[in-house]
Amino acid sequence: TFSMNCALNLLVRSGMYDAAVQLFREEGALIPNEFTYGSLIHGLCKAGRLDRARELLEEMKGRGILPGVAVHNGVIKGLCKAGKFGDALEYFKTVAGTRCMPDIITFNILVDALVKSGRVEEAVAIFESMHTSNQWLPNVVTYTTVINGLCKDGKLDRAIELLDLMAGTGCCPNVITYSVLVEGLCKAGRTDKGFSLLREMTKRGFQPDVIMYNTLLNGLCKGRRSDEALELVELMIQSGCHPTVVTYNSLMELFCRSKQVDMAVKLVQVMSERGCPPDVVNYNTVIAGLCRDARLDDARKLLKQMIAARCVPD
RNA sequence: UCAUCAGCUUC
Repeated sequence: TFSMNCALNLLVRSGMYDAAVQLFREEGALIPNEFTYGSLIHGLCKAGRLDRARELLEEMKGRGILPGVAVHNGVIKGLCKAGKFGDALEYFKTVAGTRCMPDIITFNILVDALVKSGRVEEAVAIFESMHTSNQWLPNVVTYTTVINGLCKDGKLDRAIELLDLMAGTGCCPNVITYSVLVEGLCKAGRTDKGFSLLREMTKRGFQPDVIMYNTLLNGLCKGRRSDEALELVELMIQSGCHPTVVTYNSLMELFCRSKQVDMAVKLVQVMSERGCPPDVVNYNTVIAGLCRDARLDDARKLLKQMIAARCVPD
């Protein structure tokens, strides 16, 4: 059963949800447990197959396996992702009525769902009410989620305040917290303030990761600050972070927008040579750049190249 | 020892 669960997790993690369910169905000899169903329900929810997830939920109950809070959280997350926040709340209430108590993750999922649907003040309200409870004190994920919401809502100063407030709660910001805030600053055109946050973070002993670098790089690229952008890429490589498709895409966007589309075209080749094959977004960026410059033949050429490289256009 | 929560790029 343990091995089957591991296999199912692998399939689910690589997006092969149908294969996971199939493997489960064909395996009659092993007794599924709560983890087995948990993985499958999680996978189905991620794939948007909520109906099938509900069926499995009933099936596990029918076999006498009680779904724990992790399984319920998976369902709630799935409902939220499908935009059915009302259903998620209702489900949440029915769960709360049983012996199975919601946990901090349940609340984090709901707060994030509110943020993602633009209902930031409601998210903040839940977040504040969590402070007055003893069992669901906000953790670093909660703080990061709310900071993200405030940034997306254009309330940067409140976001920064919240970061400062964390220090006093014994709940330390991590690299994700910082990069959320750095992204907010960059998007608001305050990339330099983003860099000072990076320094603050480094001082506190955290190493920036690829996403942090990509976030700052994108800020520089959007501001057409080519020299600093290229310097930053140097720095990230020196500190052991390998550029990703996202890194290259920010650079491509920069080149496309600063009359150097040929450089962007060249990057398609460069990145492959460096062991990072371009994805559909990279091709889209450069094709769009060529089209903007009315170089339709080159765009067509690149599209062909993309298909030859087995990258599916969207 | 296995399942559930937050961050980056084009449109």
